[in-house]
Amino acid sequence: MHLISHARTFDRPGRPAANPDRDTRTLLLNAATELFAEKGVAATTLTNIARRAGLTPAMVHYHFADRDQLVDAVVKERILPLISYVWDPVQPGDEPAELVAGLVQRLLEQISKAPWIASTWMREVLIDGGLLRPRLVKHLPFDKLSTLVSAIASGQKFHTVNPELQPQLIVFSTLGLVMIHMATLGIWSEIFQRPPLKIDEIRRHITSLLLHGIQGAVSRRKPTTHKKAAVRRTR
Amino acid sequence: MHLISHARTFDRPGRPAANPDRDTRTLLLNAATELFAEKGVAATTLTNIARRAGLTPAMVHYHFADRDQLVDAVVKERILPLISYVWDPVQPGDEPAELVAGLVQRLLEQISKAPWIASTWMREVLIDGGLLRPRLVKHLPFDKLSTLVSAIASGQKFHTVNPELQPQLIVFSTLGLVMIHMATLGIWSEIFQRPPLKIDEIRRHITSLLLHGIQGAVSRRKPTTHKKAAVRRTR
Amino acid sequence: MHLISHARTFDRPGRPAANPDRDTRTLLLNAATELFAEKGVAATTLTNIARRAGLTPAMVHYHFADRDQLVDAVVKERILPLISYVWDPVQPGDEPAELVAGLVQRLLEQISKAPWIASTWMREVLIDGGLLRPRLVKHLPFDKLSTLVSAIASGQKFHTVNPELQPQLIVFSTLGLVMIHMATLGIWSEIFQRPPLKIDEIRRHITSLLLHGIQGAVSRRKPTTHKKAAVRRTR
Amino acid sequence: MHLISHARTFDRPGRPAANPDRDTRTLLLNAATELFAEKGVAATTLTNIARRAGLTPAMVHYHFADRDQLVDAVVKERILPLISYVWDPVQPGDEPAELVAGLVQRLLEQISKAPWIASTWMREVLIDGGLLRPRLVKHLPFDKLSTLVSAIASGQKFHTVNPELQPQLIVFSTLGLVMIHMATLGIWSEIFQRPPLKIDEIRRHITSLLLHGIQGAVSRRKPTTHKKAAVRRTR
DNA sequence: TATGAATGAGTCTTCATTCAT
DNA sequence: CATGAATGAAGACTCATTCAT
Repeated sequence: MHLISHARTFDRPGRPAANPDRDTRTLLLNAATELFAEKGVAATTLTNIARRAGLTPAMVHYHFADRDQLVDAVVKERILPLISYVWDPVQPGDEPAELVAGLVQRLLEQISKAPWIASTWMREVLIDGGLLRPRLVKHLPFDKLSTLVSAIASGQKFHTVNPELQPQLIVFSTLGLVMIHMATLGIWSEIFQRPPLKIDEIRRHITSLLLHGIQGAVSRRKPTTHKKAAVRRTR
Repeated sequence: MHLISHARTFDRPGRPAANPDRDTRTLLLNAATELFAEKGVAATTLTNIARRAGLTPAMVHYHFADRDQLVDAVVKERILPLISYVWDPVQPGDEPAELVAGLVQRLLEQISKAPWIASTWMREVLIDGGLLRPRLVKHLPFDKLSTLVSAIASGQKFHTVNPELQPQLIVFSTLGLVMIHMATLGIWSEIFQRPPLKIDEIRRHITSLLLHGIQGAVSRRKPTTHKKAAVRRTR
Repeated sequence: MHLISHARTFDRPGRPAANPDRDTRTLLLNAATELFAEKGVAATTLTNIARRAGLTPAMVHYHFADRDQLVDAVVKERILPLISYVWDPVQPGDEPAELVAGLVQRLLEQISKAPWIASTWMREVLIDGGLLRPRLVKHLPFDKLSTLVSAIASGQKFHTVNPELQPQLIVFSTLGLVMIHMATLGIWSEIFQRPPLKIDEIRRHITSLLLHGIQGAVSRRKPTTHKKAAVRRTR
Repeated sequence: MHLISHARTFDRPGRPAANPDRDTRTLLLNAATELFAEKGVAATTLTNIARRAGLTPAMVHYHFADRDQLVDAVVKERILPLISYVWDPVQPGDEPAELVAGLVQRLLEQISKAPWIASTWMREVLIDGGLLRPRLVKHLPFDKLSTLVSAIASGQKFHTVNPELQPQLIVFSTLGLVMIHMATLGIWSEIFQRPPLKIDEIRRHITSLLLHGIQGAVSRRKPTTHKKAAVRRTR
């Protein structure tokens, strides 16, 4: 996926060795990404973004022509690569528990590096009316989603997956649970007056909830193997 | 109709639809509530709201003085009652599964009547940075939340609840799973090219996932009773 | 032509007796019309217009939504009525001299009432690249233009019109001569250091030039009658 | 090409076309001249000009310091030479018809080589409010204008020129007729749905119209000589 | 109640201009 | 020579808000 190439700014030819991370375009993209996560796309003005990047609003237009293309750049250069990273490893033939645990693992890994992901995905992609969704839908990994859905459905046929579940909802249950917990760290702390939980505690919570939920009350022999393996891998 | 007044012939709401059943204040509140769910609070202008209500922007100020108070009214008159309805029945002493199943049940019941709830709660309350959260936090039912958390923690002590869970995260897991699935009905249909699932199918999915997840792999005797009961109740 | 009706703002019902000429919308339209003539459409900002009308730029948007619609309003409410007034009396069967003299007469009559016409027509309609032309072409009185062209061509057939002329150019020669002289009153005064000529002197100049030019060196009997008549009429 | 620099990939002029024949200053001046004719001075941005020349906006400042001086350069290097060419041959003692026919001839000769002249002269010089006029007035050939005016006035005294004309208007009638017809070639084609007329057809039309108009209905002996001569010369 | 008119502040965008390289 | 980066000022447009009626 060459979409990630924008992030690989090292070894740039014919240009003074300016720190690529301080590239003004990158600064703006970072600022936009952060602010979209903090306040939402609609509530973020170009002036907000420029100020956060320590630049003038006119610079936003210099690098992105207009608001629309800035938003597009965030989608293409920041969000699509994540989707690839998270979904690419999904392969037909994998066990449901393994698939889900893997998704949770990779999502949390990325979110802990880039905390903006959770809010933005939740608010601007998943929830109906999200402003980034229209720009994203055509790039969703439909084949990978199908792989997951099929694995669940097939697990149900073989009685290794909770038959009460809707296979197609598992995608949203999985992404949703991760995103929700990561996007609500703030209110969690506020309500419970505690320092935020560690990522590992959160992952254990989510993984355990999901895997036991997916396994359901089915016969406790063979499947356990798979589950244990998956759970172990994600710890 | 004035013969001459060309002003605002574009995008002007025409005469109010003069709905005798609903007073204008309610019309505006409804319009605001819908639009906040559809596009988010930040993206909704007072003109949007007035137009949807078939009224003029000036009427918004007549009834609510300013934008801030309109938003407040939505919170106080539309959201707080829901919180009460959903959380009031939570009582100390209830079984975790019962509590969770009850919350899911009542939430879905309300959301199926007022579909705006899911998007708005998710976007504007739960997710960090939500514009309604600051207006809401002080009215959250902290005691009820504690009741749920305690029930889980106590269940873990008695080995009837999955020990890998974080009791305090269960609140978000529960609300989150419900909200997520209801707030993503649109993208679900879009991705899977199907008519939306029935509420009952969704409830069964969520409840089963949550209850089995909460129960975890603990000894399969006593607790089963509770779970079954709760599940049965919610069907 | 109901396009003129906007100018007839008297007897307006259900509205305080505010002087219709002071109608803010009219003020803005007047200001725009004047400034378009003085500086050209491209060089006129909405702020210019608002200031000249003694209003704020926001009022322009209140009454016209956007720049485009303001320009359209100028075209529809100020220019199209003029075209009608000038061209409507043109009837098949009229003598060329009569037609031309009539056009000159009516044009000058209108321009002397509304001096902006000349500059604006010249700069924004006639000259290639004029910004109002695209909005106007579809409303041009093609049938009337044809009537004039046919009259000239037919005059050439009967040797009453200068055979060296291109009938289709006569339209531009006529409009052009009038417009040019009226649109250059400023530079005329500047160059010759004199107070502007009287309209009647200008009309006599133009009419005589055109009619003798159209008549050419053709036989001096019958046609003279017509020409004399036409010339006399326009004095 | 820098691998990374995304900036201005939109609407960037690419590499200059590296035309070895023309230095960049000339390229810019040409571009400016063309665009001024096509859209008018006010509507032409420096970026427009640079793009048309295949250069960057910064180059405009390199060669002309600022917009004002670029416009001045167009006036001095492109327009003033034309004025000289057209007016220099005007000599006291020439016959009016000869003078006028000569002017028409030379103007058309220049315009057919450089079609931008007509629009720009009309829009930016002749018409009141033209943006180039203030830069030009002081360089106008006042003596030559007087020569023409005197010739007409004297012709009227000797009854060889139409007495109904205003001598001082003849300048504008002449320039105006030529410019108008050349600046409206576009709308002419559009209205009459025909390929543009040939320059010679246009010249014959203008010359004949003007000379017969100037001659008027005066006695048909001596003057005819002059006219015929002049007309002949312009064919 | 209800509205149309009006506005100041702010947002997005363009543009001429500057400057280091 | 030539360019890319950067900016202040201004233009078009939106929006919450006010007010007289």
